[in-house]
Amino acid sequence: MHDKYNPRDIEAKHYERWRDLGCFAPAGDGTPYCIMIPPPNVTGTLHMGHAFQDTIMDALTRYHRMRGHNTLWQYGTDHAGIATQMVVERQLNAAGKTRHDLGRDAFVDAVWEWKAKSGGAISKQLAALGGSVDWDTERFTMDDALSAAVTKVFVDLYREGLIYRGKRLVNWDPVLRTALSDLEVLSEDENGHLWRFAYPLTDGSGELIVATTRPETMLGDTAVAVHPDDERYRHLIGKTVRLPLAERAIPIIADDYVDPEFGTGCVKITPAHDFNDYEMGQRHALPMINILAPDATLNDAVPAAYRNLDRYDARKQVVADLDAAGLLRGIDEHRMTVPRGDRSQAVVEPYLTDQWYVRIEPLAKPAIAAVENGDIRFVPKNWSKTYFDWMHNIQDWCISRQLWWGHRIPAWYDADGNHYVGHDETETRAFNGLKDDVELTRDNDVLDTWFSSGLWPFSTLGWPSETERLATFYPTNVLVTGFDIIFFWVARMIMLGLKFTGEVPFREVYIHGLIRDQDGQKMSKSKGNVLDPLDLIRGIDLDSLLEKRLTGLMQPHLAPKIEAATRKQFPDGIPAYGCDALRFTFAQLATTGRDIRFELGRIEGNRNFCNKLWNAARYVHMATTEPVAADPEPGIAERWILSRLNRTIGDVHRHFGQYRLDLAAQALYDFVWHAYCDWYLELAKATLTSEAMSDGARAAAQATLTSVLDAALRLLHPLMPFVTEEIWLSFGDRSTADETVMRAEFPIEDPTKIDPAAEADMDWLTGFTLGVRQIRGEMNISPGKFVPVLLDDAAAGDRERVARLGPLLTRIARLERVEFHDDGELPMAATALLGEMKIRVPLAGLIDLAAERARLTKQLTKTASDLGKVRGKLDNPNFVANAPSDVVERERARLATLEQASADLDAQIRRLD
RNA sequence: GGGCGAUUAGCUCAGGGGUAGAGCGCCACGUUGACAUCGUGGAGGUCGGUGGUUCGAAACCACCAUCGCCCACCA
Repeated sequence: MHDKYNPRDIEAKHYERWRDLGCFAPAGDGTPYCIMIPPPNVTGTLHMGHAFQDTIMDALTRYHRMRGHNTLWQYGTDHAGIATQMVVERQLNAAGKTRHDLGRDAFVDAVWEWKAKSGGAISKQLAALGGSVDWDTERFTMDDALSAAVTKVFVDLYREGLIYRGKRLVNWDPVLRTALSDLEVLSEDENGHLWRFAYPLTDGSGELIVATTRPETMLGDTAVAVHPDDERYRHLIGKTVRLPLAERAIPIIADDYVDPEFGTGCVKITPAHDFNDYEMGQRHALPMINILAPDATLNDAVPAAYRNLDRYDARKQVVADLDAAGLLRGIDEHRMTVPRGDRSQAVVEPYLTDQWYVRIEPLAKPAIAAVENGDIRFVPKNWSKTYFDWMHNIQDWCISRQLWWGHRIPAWYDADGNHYVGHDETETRAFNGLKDDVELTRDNDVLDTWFSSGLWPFSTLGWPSETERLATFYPTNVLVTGFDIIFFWVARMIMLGLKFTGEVPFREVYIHGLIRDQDGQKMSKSKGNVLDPLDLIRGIDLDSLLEKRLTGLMQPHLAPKIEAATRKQFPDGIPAYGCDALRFTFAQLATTGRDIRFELGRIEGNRNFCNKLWNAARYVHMATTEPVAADPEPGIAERWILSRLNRTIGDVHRHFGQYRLDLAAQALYDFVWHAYCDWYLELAKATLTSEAMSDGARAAAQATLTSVLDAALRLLHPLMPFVTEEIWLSFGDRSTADETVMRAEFPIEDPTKIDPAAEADMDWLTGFTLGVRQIRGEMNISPGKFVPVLLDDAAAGDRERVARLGPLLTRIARLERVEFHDDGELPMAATALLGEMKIRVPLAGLIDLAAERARLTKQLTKTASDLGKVRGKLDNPNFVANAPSDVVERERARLATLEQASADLDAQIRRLD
């Protein structure tokens, strides 16, 4: 082994080998364990959020695989309808073309080509992350089999009356020219205006003043509404006003929806372009006048002067014309929520079109029940509240999209516009009794991407065929995802899973936080704060990093700022931290229900942790090259480290079971660094090199060094697959081709190895050592120098331990000799307390009296403070009467200890005078 | 307008009714036969505020403040 841990040297080779060995495929007859990957967009790349999520899934997968479970991490990608279509359209636009120039078939071919070209990027990234997905069963949402599942679900739902076609107001994206579901619309507060216009009464008796944020829609008004109890307007209800510009008469109606306090108390009603007005229009049977074309220009339903104007140009024109007509009565600044499409960022229009909908309530009910009754458990559980809130208010789901890339809706129309649904045209004709001479044309629309992702947990396993994979792995165990797609995806999988398989798609939903930058900002290209997981793994020089961050900016004027910030944070680029350090960092940060600030200090510390493990292994190699042939006689150190190991094993299992990878990582870090390396390795050195030790003790130390390291490697493997494999293979006779730590058994806690006696001995030994070290540190005694100690007030137990643990103690504490002081004059010495015993390091002539006094005084101050608190408690009769007796006993014992320590410290300080 | 979460060391975060923790950073010392990507010692916090419950609150409850997120039809 090289003397430095270098992740670049070791990571690539193991992944290929694992793949060749078939380690990623399900195997064995153990309990099935299955995780479905949330399918990334097929033409995308993995960002930090993916890397984080994949680390969690891979750790869980490797953990269960090592426990002997028949484990499948199902991989695949999503066709990502709008997102992918937009990417390819942008490429066409850059070449001066549009998708309409190509036509539908050629465009879809172009998307497939793009998929073929770029679709492998994610696989490579996932491999670099060590993701142990089953590559052999990779799926894509537009695979033939998955598409067939989509069609079947659509047809079945339709024939059951759960899918219908209807003309309704939908969210219309005028840039993408497609309908969107409610979820794809994001509302943001923006500055706007509130205009007031006068609508004259047709009988000439006056006017009504309406307030609106969207003047252009007045051309589609079909009523003015007031509150039925509004004294100002009650007498006008039923009369009509003349709609200016359009020059139509429209009624004044009364509706509770109107808030008399807002604006003027008069609302113009445009049923075809506002969701509230739409409902009011239905209540009052108002006409609906659609005034927009699909691109949000005004159509022929408006007077000629406004036709073909963009909605915002029309707005200006309407305001100007009303002003010219003397009907503009005021403009106020107004803060309002503006709906925008989540992909295009275009302002979305409520728009009257024919679309396909899923009748959702019959599906939602069992999906709510499944979480209520515990068939599905959210982790952390408070997310179930978010789920319930949405599910209880859920609206019918608009599933048709006016796109070309996606699953085409299996519906056909005859010449009269009647629609027929079926698996294909032939089946549709047969099912509906349509003769061959009836001409059918297929629906042009495709399905919402989430319709097919909603089937992912079972369509990937072969459904609707009753495959063995489906029987084995469905329902899956856990879904690992972010809260941002609980509605988009999690809820739909639950609804569709229950509907079509009769079972929940997964038992648990583990919701993790969002990865943000070190300042808590969302990572985004425009902020210039994006970190690429691969750059953290392999490193990147400053110039390359700058190039990545600065090219292709949507807002080039931000470039100087981004460049300055990047140069400041990464003056030398980013070093290669390695995959294992990155993964361990993700694990450490994987606390539940909280966003994560990604900190480079952490990953550097964890790279150092890998190095620590690496060097510990190097020592173990060195220390075991010449095996001592003797029956092992484990000493205190051996019993102690095994005790600590088995406690750690128990902790790790518990933490994995509760998805607390942060605690698992912490427990392992602490064990490896602060137990195994800091103490056991040093004690083992003492055992192996001390003349006083038997061959049996040496043999036990060698065996324990190896076995504990071996266990630690297996425990760490799910979090740090590469370095653990590299080290693991370097031990023993693991030259055979199919050895891998991936298939080694995950350690199981052995309660018989928990050894309180050894732990107590080690507490004494470490306490002794720390006392001596503190004196060294404070007295500036070289760490390497062996010092004599004089023990005062040693109890029988102390004497026994000195005798028994002496060889370890003198080495670990670097003691020249240990003597007991029974009576007579004490030399000048620095003192540490261990229980009642005083450990004195004689410092004849060398002692810095002031320093020693300061040191002891500090301890005394602390002791006195603690003593005060303990006395306060015990002097409180209520405490003694009400607190549990073991607590009272503990406090009494502590009181005694502190009093003793206080007296001893006081005496020591006085001795210095 | 509803709902959720956060507030603990300089920074990033664990913890949890009875001695306040980690990593990084900081200070001092140090080439102890794995590791300077290291070792040893040290400094640093009345756990956001107020009130309540309790023998005991940093932890539980209520309210408040600040920050963040989600949902919602006020023109």
